[in-house]
Amino acid sequence: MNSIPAIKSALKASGRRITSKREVILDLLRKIPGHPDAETLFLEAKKIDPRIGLSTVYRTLALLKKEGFIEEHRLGQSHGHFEASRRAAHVHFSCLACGQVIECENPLVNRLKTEIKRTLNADLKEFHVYAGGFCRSCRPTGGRP
Amino acid sequence: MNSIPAIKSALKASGRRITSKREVILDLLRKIPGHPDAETLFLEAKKIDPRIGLSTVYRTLALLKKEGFIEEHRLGQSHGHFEASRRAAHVHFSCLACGQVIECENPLVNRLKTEIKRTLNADLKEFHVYAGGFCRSCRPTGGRP
DNA sequence: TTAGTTGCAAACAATTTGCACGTTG
DNA sequence: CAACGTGCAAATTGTTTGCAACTAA
Repeated sequence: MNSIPAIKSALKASGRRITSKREVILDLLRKIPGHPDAETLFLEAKKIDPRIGLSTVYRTLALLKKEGFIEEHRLGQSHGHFEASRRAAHVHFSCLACGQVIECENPLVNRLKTEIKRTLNADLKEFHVYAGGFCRSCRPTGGRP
Repeated sequence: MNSIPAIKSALKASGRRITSKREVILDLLRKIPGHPDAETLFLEAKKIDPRIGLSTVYRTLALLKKEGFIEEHRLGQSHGHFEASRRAAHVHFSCLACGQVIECENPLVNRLKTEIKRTLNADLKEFHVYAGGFCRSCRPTGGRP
Protein backbone atom coordinates (compact mmCIF):
# COMPACT_ATOMS: atom_id res chain seq x y z
CA MET A 1 0.00 0.00 0.00
CA ASN A 2 1.18 3.52 -0.79
CA SER A 3 3.83 2.26 -3.16
CA ILE A 4 4.35 4.52 -6.12
CA PRO A 5 2.36 2.29 -8.52
CA ALA A 6 -0.47 2.14 -5.99
CA ILE A 7 -0.52 5.92 -5.73
CA LYS A 8 -0.49 6.28 -9.49
CA SER A 9 -3.43 4.01 -10.03
CA ALA A 10 -5.36 5.65 -7.21
CA LEU A 11 -4.78 9.00 -8.84
CA LYS A 12 -5.90 7.71 -12.22
CA ALA A 13 -8.99 6.21 -10.64
CA SER A 14 -10.03 9.65 -9.46
CA GLY A 15 -9.56 11.22 -12.85
CA ARG A 16 -6.13 12.71 -12.20
CA ARG A 17 -3.24 12.39 -14.59
CA ILE A 18 0.23 11.01 -14.11
CA THR A 19 2.48 13.72 -15.42
CA SER A 20 6.24 13.82 -15.52
CA LYS A 21 6.26 16.58 -12.89
CA ARG A 22 4.17 14.54 -10.52
CA GLU A 23 6.41 11.55 -11.00
CA VAL A 24 9.44 13.64 -10.12
CA ILE A 25 7.86 14.90 -6.91
CA LEU A 26 6.58 11.46 -5.99
CA ASP A 27 10.06 10.01 -6.42
CA LEU A 28 11.63 12.74 -4.34
CA LEU A 29 9.20 12.18 -1.49
CA ARG A 30 10.52 8.63 -1.33
CA LYS A 31 14.18 9.48 -1.72
CA ILE A 32 14.66 12.55 0.44
CA PRO A 33 15.23 11.52 4.04
CA GLY A 34 13.54 13.37 6.85
CA HIS A 35 10.78 15.92 6.39
CA PRO A 36 11.44 18.18 3.42
CA ASP A 37 9.54 21.40 3.00
CA ALA A 38 8.09 22.68 -0.26
CA GLU A 39 11.15 24.77 -1.05
CA THR A 40 13.53 21.83 -0.59
CA LEU A 41 11.40 19.64 -2.81
CA PHE A 42 11.28 22.41 -5.38
CA LEU A 43 15.05 22.83 -5.45
CA GLU A 44 15.61 19.08 -5.71
CA ALA A 45 12.96 18.76 -8.39
CA LYS A 46 14.61 21.48 -10.45
CA LYS A 47 17.79 19.42 -10.56
CA ILE A 48 15.81 16.74 -12.36
CA ASP A 49 13.43 18.91 -14.36
CA PRO A 50 14.63 22.51 -14.47
CA ARG A 51 11.35 23.68 -15.93
CA ILE A 52 9.25 22.72 -12.92
CA GLY A 53 7.55 25.56 -11.07
CA LEU A 54 7.11 26.10 -7.37
CA SER A 55 3.36 26.22 -7.73
CA THR A 56 3.37 22.78 -9.28
CA VAL A 57 5.16 21.51 -6.22
CA TYR A 58 2.56 23.10 -3.96
CA ARG A 59 -0.31 21.83 -6.11
CA THR A 60 1.07 18.31 -6.18
CA LEU A 61 1.65 18.28 -2.44
CA ALA A 62 -1.90 19.51 -1.85
CA LEU A 63 -3.23 16.76 -4.10
CA LEU A 64 -1.20 14.00 -2.46
CA LYS A 65 -2.20 15.24 0.94
CA LYS A 66 -5.87 15.37 0.05
CA GLU A 67 -5.68 11.83 -1.23
CA GLY A 68 -3.97 10.76 1.97
CA PHE A 69 -0.62 9.72 0.53
CA ILE A 70 1.45 12.27 2.38
CA GLU A 71 1.18 14.16 5.64
CA GLU A 72 1.97 17.76 6.34
CA HIS A 73 3.50 18.58 9.71
CA ARG A 74 4.06 21.87 11.41
CA LEU A 75 7.33 21.26 13.20
CA GLY A 76 7.39 24.46 15.20
CA GLN A 77 8.11 26.51 12.12
CA SER A 78 5.92 28.74 10.02
CA HIS A 79 6.09 26.50 7.00
CA GLY A 80 4.98 22.95 6.42
CA HIS A 81 7.07 19.81 6.25
CA PHE A 82 6.02 16.75 4.33
CA GLU A 83 6.48 13.03 4.57
CA ALA A 84 4.95 9.92 3.07
CA SER A 85 2.07 8.57 5.14
CA ARG A 86 2.92 5.60 7.28
CA ARG A 87 0.79 3.08 9.03
CA ALA A 88 1.95 3.81 12.54
CA ALA A 89 1.43 7.33 13.80
CA HIS A 90 4.55 8.60 15.48
CA VAL A 91 5.84 11.54 17.44
CA HIS A 92 7.87 14.32 15.87
CA PHE A 93 10.31 15.92 18.23
CA SER A 94 11.98 19.09 17.10
CA CYS A 95 14.96 20.55 18.95
CA LEU A 96 14.47 24.26 19.48
CA ALA A 97 18.23 24.77 19.56
CA CYS A 98 19.85 22.62 16.86
CA GLY A 99 16.73 22.15 14.74
CA GLN A 100 17.05 18.42 14.29
CA VAL A 101 13.84 16.43 14.04
CA ILE A 102 13.68 13.07 15.74
CA GLU A 103 10.91 10.58 15.08
CA CYS A 104 9.71 8.47 17.95
CA GLU A 105 7.53 5.43 17.65
CA ASN A 106 5.56 4.60 20.75
CA PRO A 107 2.59 2.28 21.09
CA LEU A 108 0.77 4.86 23.19
CA VAL A 109 0.34 7.03 20.11
CA ASN A 110 -1.96 4.56 18.45
CA ARG A 111 -3.73 3.78 21.67
CA LEU A 112 -4.37 7.47 22.23
CA LYS A 113 -5.58 7.88 18.68
CA THR A 114 -8.00 5.00 19.09
CA GLU A 115 -9.33 6.36 22.35
CA ILE A 116 -9.84 9.86 20.97
CA LYS A 117 -11.60 8.47 17.96
CA ARG A 118 -13.93 6.47 20.17
CA THR A 119 -14.49 9.31 22.62
CA LEU A 120 -15.47 11.76 19.91
CA ASN A 121 -17.09 9.24 17.62
CA ALA A 122 -15.25 11.07 14.89
CA ASP A 123 -13.74 10.07 11.57
CA LEU A 124 -10.06 10.90 12.07
CA LYS A 125 -8.07 11.91 9.03
CA GLU A 126 -4.98 13.26 10.74
CA PHE A 127 -3.35 12.57 14.06
CA HIS A 128 -0.17 14.42 14.86
CA VAL A 129 1.92 14.47 17.99
CA TYR A 130 4.49 17.22 18.14
CA ALA A 131 7.06 17.70 20.85
CA GLY A 132 9.37 20.71 21.00
CA GLY A 133 12.24 21.25 23.36
CA PHE A 134 15.96 20.73 23.79
CA CYS A 135 17.48 17.45 22.74
CA ARG A 136 19.89 15.44 24.83
CA SER A 137 22.87 17.32 23.42
CA CYS A 138 21.37 20.80 23.58
CA ARG A 139 19.61 20.72 26.93
CA PRO A 140 21.19 23.05 29.52
CA THR A 141 22.39 20.25 31.80
CA GLY A 142 22.63 16.52 31.56
CA GLY A 143 23.84 16.41 27.98
CA ARG A 144 27.28 15.48 26.92
CA PRO A 145 29.70 18.27 27.91
CA MET B 1 -0.04 29.59 39.22
CA ASN B 2 -0.47 31.44 35.95
CA SER B 3 -3.05 33.77 37.43
CA ILE B 4 -2.86 37.25 36.03
CA PRO B 5 -1.03 38.68 39.06
CA ALA B 6 1.45 35.80 38.87
CA ILE B 7 2.10 36.53 35.21
CA LYS B 8 2.54 40.21 35.90
CA SER B 9 5.09 39.71 38.62
CA ALA B 10 6.97 37.16 36.54
CA LEU B 11 7.12 39.68 33.70
CA LYS B 12 8.36 42.40 36.02
CA ALA B 13 10.96 40.05 37.42
CA SER B 14 12.43 39.62 33.96
CA GLY B 15 12.60 43.35 33.36
CA ARG B 16 9.42 43.65 31.29
CA ARG B 17 6.77 46.29 31.89
CA ILE B 18 3.11 45.95 32.63
CA THR B 19 1.46 48.24 30.14
CA SER B 20 -2.21 48.91 29.59
CA LYS B 21 -2.07 47.13 26.21
CA ARG B 22 -0.60 44.04 27.77
CA GLU B 23 -3.23 44.04 30.45
CA VAL B 24 -5.95 44.19 27.83
CA ILE B 25 -4.52 41.23 25.94
CA LEU B 26 -3.92 39.28 29.13
CA ASP B 27 -7.53 39.81 30.16
CA LEU B 28 -8.85 38.77 26.77
CA LEU B 29 -6.85 35.55 26.84
CA ARG B 30 -8.75 34.68 30.00
CA LYS B 31 -12.15 35.80 28.82
CA ILE B 32 -12.37 34.63 25.23
CA PRO B 33 -13.46 31.00 25.13
CA GLY B 34 -11.82 28.55 22.79
CA HIS B 35 -8.63 29.23 20.86
CA PRO B 36 -8.60 32.75 19.47
CA ASP B 37 -6.16 33.72 16.75
CA ALA B 38 -4.19 36.95 16.63
CA GLU B 39 -6.77 38.68 14.47
CA THR B 40 -9.62 37.84 16.84
CA LEU B 41 -7.65 39.07 19.81
CA PHE B 42 -6.80 42.23 17.90
CA LEU B 43 -10.45 42.97 17.05
CA GLU B 44 -11.57 42.34 20.61
CA ALA B 45 -8.74 44.41 22.01
CA LYS B 46 -9.71 47.32 19.79
CA LYS B 47 -13.15 47.37 21.38
CA ILE B 48 -11.46 48.08 24.69
CA ASP B 49 -8.56 50.20 23.46
CA PRO B 50 -9.13 51.42 19.91
CA ARG B 51 -5.56 52.63 19.63
CA ILE B 52 -3.99 49.21 19.98
CA GLY B 53 -2.05 47.92 17.00
CA LEU B 54 -1.91 44.46 15.50
CA SER B 55 1.85 44.31 15.99
CA THR B 56 1.42 44.89 19.70
CA VAL B 57 -0.87 41.89 19.79
CA TYR B 58 1.71 39.77 17.98
CA ARG B 59 4.53 41.05 20.16
CA THR B 60 2.62 40.41 23.35
CA LEU B 61 1.65 36.91 22.25
CA ALA B 62 5.26 36.16 21.38
CA LEU B 63 6.36 37.37 24.78
CA LEU B 64 3.76 35.39 26.71
CA LYS B 65 4.59 32.32 24.69
CA LYS B 66 8.30 32.66 25.29
CA GLU B 67 7.68 33.01 29.02
CA GLY B 68 5.48 29.91 28.90
CA PHE B 69 2.17 31.51 29.86
CA ILE B 70 0.36 30.70 26.65
CA GLU B 71 0.59 28.05 23.95
CA GLU B 72 0.32 28.45 20.24
CA HIS B 73 -1.41 25.70 18.32
CA ARG B 74 -1.63 25.01 14.62
CA LEU B 75 -5.15 23.65 14.29
CA GLY B 76 -4.96 22.58 10.69
CA GLN B 77 -4.98 26.16 9.51
CA SER B 78 -2.22 28.38 8.25
CA HIS B 79 -2.39 30.72 11.20
CA GLY B 80 -1.80 30.18 14.89
CA HIS B 81 -4.35 29.86 17.67
CA PHE B 82 -3.59 30.71 21.26
CA GLU B 83 -4.67 29.57 24.68
CA ALA B 84 -3.51 29.95 28.27
CA SER B 85 -1.14 27.17 29.31
CA ARG B 86 -2.70 24.49 31.41
CA ARG B 87 -1.22 21.85 33.61
CA ALA B 88 -2.63 18.85 31.75
CA ALA B 89 -1.69 18.50 28.12
CA HIS B 90 -4.76 17.72 26.04
CA VAL B 91 -5.78 16.83 22.53
CA HIS B 92 -7.13 19.39 20.07
CA PHE B 93 -9.55 17.95 17.59
CA SER B 94 -10.55 20.14 14.69
CA CYS B 95 -13.44 19.24 12.40
CA LEU B 96 -12.42 19.63 8.78
CA ALA B 97 -16.06 20.30 7.83
CA CYS B 98 -17.63 22.57 10.44
CA GLY B 99 -14.41 23.95 11.85
CA GLN B 100 -15.26 23.45 15.50
CA VAL B 101 -12.41 22.64 17.85
CA ILE B 102 -13.01 20.10 20.60
CA GLU B 103 -10.63 19.62 23.49
CA CYS B 104 -10.13 16.15 24.82
CA GLU B 105 -8.45 15.30 28.06
CA ASN B 106 -7.02 11.81 28.21
CA PRO B 107 -4.52 10.41 30.68
CA LEU B 108 -2.59 8.79 27.85
CA VAL B 109 -1.44 12.22 26.71
CA ASN B 110 0.62 12.78 29.81
CA ARG B 111 1.84 9.23 29.85
CA LEU B 112 2.99 9.57 26.27
CA LYS B 113 4.68 12.86 27.03
CA THR B 114 6.54 11.31 29.94
CA GLU B 115 7.65 8.35 27.88
CA ILE B 116 8.87 10.51 25.01
CA LYS B 117 10.75 12.73 27.40
CA ARG B 118 12.44 9.71 28.94
CA THR B 119 13.15 8.04 25.61
CA LEU B 120 14.82 11.12 24.17
CA ASN B 121 16.29 12.35 27.44
CA ALA B 122 15.12 15.74 26.23
CA ASP B 123 13.89 18.87 27.95
CA LEU B 124 10.35 19.21 26.56
CA LYS B 125 8.94 22.70 26.24
CA GLU B 126 5.90 21.95 24.10
CA PHE B 127 3.81 18.86 23.62
CA HIS B 128 0.88 19.11 21.24
CA VAL B 129 -1.53 16.48 20.06
CA TYR B 130 -3.63 17.46 17.09
CA ALA B 131 -6.39 15.40 15.53
CA GLY B 132 -8.19 16.42 12.37
CA GLY B 133 -11.21 14.78 10.81
CA PHE B 134 -14.97 14.85 10.73
CA CYS B 135 -16.87 15.23 13.96
CA ARG B 136 -19.81 13.08 15.00
CA SER B 137 -22.24 15.41 13.23
CA CYS B 138 -20.24 15.95 10.06
CA ARG B 139 -18.93 12.47 9.40
CA PRO B 140 -20.37 10.84 6.26
CA THR B 141 -22.26 8.14 8.11
CA GLY B 142 -23.05 7.41 11.72
CA GLY B 143 -23.83 10.97 12.72
CA ARG B 144 -27.24 12.26 13.57
CA PRO B 145 -29.31 12.44 10.38
C1' DT C 1 15.55 59.79 33.20
C1' DT C 2 15.90 55.99 30.26
C1' DA C 3 15.17 51.59 28.74
C1' DG C 4 11.35 49.08 27.37
C1' DT C 5 6.97 49.56 24.47
C1' DT C 6 3.99 51.08 20.78
C1' DG C 7 1.67 52.37 16.13
C1' DC C 8 2.28 52.70 11.60
C1' DA C 9 3.80 51.38 7.32
C1' DA C 10 6.72 48.71 4.92
C1' DA C 11 9.01 44.29 4.56
C1' DC C 12 8.80 39.34 4.65
C1' DA C 13 7.68 34.57 4.19
C1' DA C 14 4.72 30.91 2.76
C1' DT C 15 1.25 29.72 -0.07
C1' DT C 16 -2.47 30.40 -3.54
C1' DT C 17 -4.51 31.88 -7.83
C1' DG C 18 -5.66 33.74 -12.76
C1' DC C 19 -4.69 32.88 -17.10
C1' DA C 20 -2.71 31.56 -21.49
C1' DC C 21 -0.24 27.71 -22.99
C1' DG C 22 1.09 22.75 -22.76
C1' DT C 23 0.18 17.78 -22.13
C1' DT C 24 -2.24 13.44 -21.18
C1' DG C 25 -5.46 9.99 -22.06
C1' DC D 1 -9.53 17.12 -28.84
C1' DA D 2 -11.23 17.92 -24.43
C1' DA D 3 -10.08 18.06 -19.92
C1' DC D 4 -6.63 18.37 -16.89
C1' DG D 5 -1.98 20.23 -15.61
C1' DT D 6 1.66 23.84 -15.74
C1' DG D 7 4.63 28.13 -15.53
C1' DC D 8 4.75 32.62 -14.53
C1' DA D 9 3.64 36.61 -12.21
C1' DA D 10 0.63 38.76 -9.32
C1' DA D 11 -2.26 38.41 -5.31
C1' DT D 12 -3.19 36.79 -0.53
C1' DT D 13 -2.39 35.65 4.03
C1' DG D 14 -0.06 35.70 8.32
C1' DT D 15 3.60 37.62 10.76
C1' DT D 16 7.76 40.49 11.63
C1' DT D 17 10.48 44.69 11.69
C1' DG D 18 12.45 49.68 11.42
C1' DC D 19 11.82 53.73 13.48
C1' DA D 20 10.23 57.86 15.70
C1' DA D 21 7.13 58.82 19.37
C1' DC D 22 5.57 57.34 23.87
C1' DT D 23 5.46 55.75 28.74
C1' DA D 24 6.26 52.90 32.92
C1' DA D 25 9.37 52.41 36.62
